[in-house]
Amino acid sequence: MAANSQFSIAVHILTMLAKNCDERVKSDYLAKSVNTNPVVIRRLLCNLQEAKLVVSQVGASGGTSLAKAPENIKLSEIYKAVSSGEIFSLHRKTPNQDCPVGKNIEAILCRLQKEIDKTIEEKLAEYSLRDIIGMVVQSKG
Amino acid sequence: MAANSQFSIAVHILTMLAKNCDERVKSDYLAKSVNTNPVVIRRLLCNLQEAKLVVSQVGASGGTSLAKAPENIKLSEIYKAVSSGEIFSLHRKTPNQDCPVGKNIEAILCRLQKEIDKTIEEKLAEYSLRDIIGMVVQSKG
DNA sequence: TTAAATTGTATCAATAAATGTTACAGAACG
DNA sequence: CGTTCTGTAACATTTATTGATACAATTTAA
Repeated sequence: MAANSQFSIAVHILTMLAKNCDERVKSDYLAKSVNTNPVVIRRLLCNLQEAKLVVSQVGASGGTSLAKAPENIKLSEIYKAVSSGEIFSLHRKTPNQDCPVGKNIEAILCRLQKEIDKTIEEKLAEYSLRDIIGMVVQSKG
Repeated sequence: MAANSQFSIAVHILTMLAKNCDERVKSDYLAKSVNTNPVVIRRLLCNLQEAKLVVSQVGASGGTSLAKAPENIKLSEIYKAVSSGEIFSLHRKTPNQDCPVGKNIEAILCRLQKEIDKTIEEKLAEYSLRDIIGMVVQSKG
């Protein structure tokens, strides 16, 4: 497949919104910064809306803004909003159930995967959107 | 794309080898347990050989065995052997460099990605192949 | 010394997931 | 009431992984 860049794009556009906290930002504008199609942005914004990270308004002069202050949006929330929790995939085809390893390995890997996912979330909870804004600004100077 | 299951398959076949420490195991046999094509297994074994986790021998009565005792193979080594270090993908197309966020976000995400990757490796270093064998055996009983 | 068995590897087809594109209904603003 | 947006459906495109076939090179063993 084409590689999944939803987390990257989500952080990107949420940072844009965070820098424009007082206005509604349009998907066209975000798409130009990300360098992609507006529909791709709108699709992602729908996910982020479900996760209650943004609020969109339809109609003329509509657009999207953050649902919370940047310091209250942790990267872990963004991660949870857009990721499937599959750091690695399990077997594509069910392994041989007549083999002791084949029979049990999937459940073991599944548990391991959840542990890893939790570890990632904990790591990402260390950063907020505010921190990202700080990094963007610092790089500029 | 089809989802990447190399880590899962690698853990699977290394566990098989670990349970058969004293013999050379053939790719055909491993493929039957994993339920895939032997070439897929051989490709993966080549990676694991480069990482010095297994040793293969060509020719009649050839096959593959572990290069180290199961307790000395950490899951983090397996992960490093087969993964690209890309937990999430960066932007597919370069973002707009005239936008402050677009200009800086890639570097920020890249650093973040490396941090996460390190976190995953630390987590996976907590388990060895011996631990996995233990889990397989326990599930059986 | 030859036949059989196996890995290593190249090549290409098949699969599948994500992204990109077009189109348009529906809502809100002015 | 026309214009501007979002939401979403439908489908094409892209691209990484997996699967399959083929065969050279190597090793064993009869």
